[in-house]
Amino acid sequence: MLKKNKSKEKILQKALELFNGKGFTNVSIRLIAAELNISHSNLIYHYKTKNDIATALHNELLGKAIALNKQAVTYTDFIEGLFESTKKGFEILYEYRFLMIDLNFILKENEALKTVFLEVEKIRAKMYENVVQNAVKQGDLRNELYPGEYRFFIDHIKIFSDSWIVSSQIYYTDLTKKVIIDLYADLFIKMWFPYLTEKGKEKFFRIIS
Amino acid sequence: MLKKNKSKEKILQKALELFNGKGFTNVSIRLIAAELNISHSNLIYHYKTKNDIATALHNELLGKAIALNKQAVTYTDFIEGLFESTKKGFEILYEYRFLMIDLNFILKENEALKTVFLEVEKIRAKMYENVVQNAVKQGDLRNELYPGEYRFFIDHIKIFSDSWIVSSQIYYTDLTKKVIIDLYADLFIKMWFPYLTEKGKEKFFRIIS
DNA sequence: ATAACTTTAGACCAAATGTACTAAAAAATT
DNA sequence: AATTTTTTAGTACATTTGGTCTAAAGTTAT
Repeated sequence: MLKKNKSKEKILQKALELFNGKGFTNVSIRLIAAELNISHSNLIYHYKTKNDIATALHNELLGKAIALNKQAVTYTDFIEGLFESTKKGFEILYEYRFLMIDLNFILKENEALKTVFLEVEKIRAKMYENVVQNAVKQGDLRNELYPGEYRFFIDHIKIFSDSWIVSSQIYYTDLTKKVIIDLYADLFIKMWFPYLTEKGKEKFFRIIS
Repeated sequence: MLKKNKSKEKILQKALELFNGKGFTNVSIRLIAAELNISHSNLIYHYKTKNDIATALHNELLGKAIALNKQAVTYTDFIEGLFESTKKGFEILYEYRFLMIDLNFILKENEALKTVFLEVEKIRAKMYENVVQNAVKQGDLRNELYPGEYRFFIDHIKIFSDSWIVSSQIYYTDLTKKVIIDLYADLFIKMWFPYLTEKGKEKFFRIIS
């Protein structure tokens, strides 16, 4: 018999693997148990429902995202920080991609997780606002050309952040993890380009090449 | 007993209503039949599987989208055309929103529909390429600032087009159809702004106000 | 009106799933 | 060593779902 924590960890690990591979809706408690060679009633003992597993995995993701954020503050240069933290953030998200792929479905029947998710979104938006403000001050991003321009831009990038994984699942089923992340991180960064100042654009081209 | 075509139409109509309201995965053949007060075996007689219904509804959507496209060609002014056709396009898509909300899931188990979908995507990309080229020629969009800039921009707007409905489902469950469409059509149009020339921006502000 | 067809309902089956209950095995505590 | 708590497997049940088969009812064509 495994120790309590080891069991729970193993369950989460296998569930994550199956959710990512087969989609959240196509994985039953019984399947996860079978893959672990334990009885399904045993699994239920640890996690009452599939939603509890999803919530636990979301907490894992959250922990990693927060850790990354703390680290990201240390970047002094905006453009450099954008490149680095985008890629790392995308990697973490991809590890838990089932959450984004089946986001709608999961949130619909998991009110608690939905509340957390919306809270995180607010924080994320605030964070982007700060990044933009600082970049404008530092002269890497230009000023707004009409009121609220950056508010709309942040909406754009939030939508992109929420959906690039789904997009990759539809259009690039056969590509490897690394290629997909590089592709979409690159695409994400290029959303910022038209808002850069001349100085910002110079830096941008220097890093690209 | 209803005439053949009437029956099929009624089934599609009710299925669309249920798919949009409860999500594709949460609606069974039996539920659709029950809501229509017919036996499920009768429904199966008309449509063998749920996927067949999804395919039929996708065909409906496709028909309407093609009709809109033909109409859209008549706009002489780029900015005006952008505003008009975006809104109309978004309205059509919203009518069949379950297709976008559960896109991943549906395409995963409907190979035929996936093929069609990817074909349509290619056409859509070509269409956007033409729109951009013409707008550049007419002096409403600026030239590329680096090679492939508009290719990436088209990727951006494709991702947005595929995912704004999912986004609306998560963030704005309580808003009405009209408000949601206005909100996201506006957001979509604002993605184009930074690529406009001075002349284009002037037109943009004139229409906005 | 009769025959051929289309459409419909009902009964039945098998598989999958969530859930509850019980008892045994293992681990921890005293 | 004995007791208590935690973990585990097994069984059984109800529900949902997709699917098949059959026979009846309705429609159309001859």
